[in-house]
Amino acid sequence: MLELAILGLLMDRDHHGYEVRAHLRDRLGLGANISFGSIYPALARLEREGLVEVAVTSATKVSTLSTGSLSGERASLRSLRVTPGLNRKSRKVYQITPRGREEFAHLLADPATLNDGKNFSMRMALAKYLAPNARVGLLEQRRSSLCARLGEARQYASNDELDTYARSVMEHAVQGVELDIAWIDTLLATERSNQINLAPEAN
Amino acid sequence: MLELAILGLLMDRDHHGYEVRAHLRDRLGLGANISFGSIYPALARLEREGLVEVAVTSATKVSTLSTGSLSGERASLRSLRVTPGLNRKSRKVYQITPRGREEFAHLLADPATLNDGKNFSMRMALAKYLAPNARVGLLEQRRSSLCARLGEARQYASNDELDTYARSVMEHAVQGVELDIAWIDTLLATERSNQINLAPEAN
DNA sequence: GTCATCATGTAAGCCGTTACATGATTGC
DNA sequence: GCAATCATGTAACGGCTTACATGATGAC
Repeated sequence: MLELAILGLLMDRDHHGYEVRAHLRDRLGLGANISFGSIYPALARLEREGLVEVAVTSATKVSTLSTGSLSGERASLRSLRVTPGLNRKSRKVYQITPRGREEFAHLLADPATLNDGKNFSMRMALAKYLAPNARVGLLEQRRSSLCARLGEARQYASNDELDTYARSVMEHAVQGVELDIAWIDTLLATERSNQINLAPEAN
Repeated sequence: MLELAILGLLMDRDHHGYEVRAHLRDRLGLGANISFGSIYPALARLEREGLVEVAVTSATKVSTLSTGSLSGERASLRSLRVTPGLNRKSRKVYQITPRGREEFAHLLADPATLNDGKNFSMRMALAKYLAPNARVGLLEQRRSSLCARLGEARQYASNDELDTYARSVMEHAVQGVELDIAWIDTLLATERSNQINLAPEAN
């Protein structure tokens, strides 16, 4: 899962490890910070598998050209969150390889093991890389598993042996699932209206 | 966390391991089934620590009395979910010890490491064992951490580099946190109205 | 020159899972 | 008797965390 998320970030542009953490948090659904103790080994694995590689950054190139085009260096740093010129040399900037792009596409579309909410949120945050029909498939699968979950949750909530607090917890769980389903439904509606716009009547 | 949940179940009545799993799912907030590979070792640990012990069940007692009071045996089995007389002998029924009750009270009230939603839900499902002020404290602590989380989530959702899908994920996360806060607020309101009822004006 | 922050990495441990192995009880 | 379920356990592994160790860079 971490690997998929990292590949997803690298689809957009190159990142170094320290930066990956912040983006996993605020661009993909992952709530809290993933620790570096997970991120660096994951990057090392991905590199060993040939899915990512250490990029020769334009910043590095420029610095070897001594006082060469300063505007070029600025441009390469503009996309980084940190202030220009900060810690350039000690960074290892990773870029995704063609094989990495293939593997990413495969992993993202793979319907296996996408059970929990965290995993789904992360996939959805990367959904722009999915074909429209794969996106609808992902949403429908999620919807059906949420509906099953809703049935269970309602059953648990209706257990009359529960005290006030336990019942409230169960009822809140039901509400949470209902909110999730409503969200999925708005996303599905958007997908379908887009499909209609792209493929108007064929008669 | 598992230990706390199991102790919480045993506060109510004795359970055997196989049965614990279903109750963790449908009486406490734990969504999916916890595997037996976690439950049995946890019970063994609790027994080693003297917090639970294997109960001499009334069913066992009665069966040694050969054809003794059948109504007594029925009564002891009535509380079990399974049909009467099923697999009685191969069960190991656990009961909580006095030290286990102490430890449970201590763990449940302990404000340390109650960060995530799962943990909080489980504690809340056991809140009937908390003193009213401890309950309010737990709720307020949860509320404040959710408010912090809400601020972060809103910030992430307002990042204008996000595409449609990623933004939708972030906005849905905000809605989820808002729902959680609303829930906490209803619980807090209930707690306060109860306190007023129990301690009306002191003049 | 020193401190905060940025940056990378390793090792140990936690807490859960899956897979495996075994056996009792009961319905048919 | 045989299959389904109930019931208990162990072993290996997974994925993440915390704690630790190290060093570069830039602000002051």
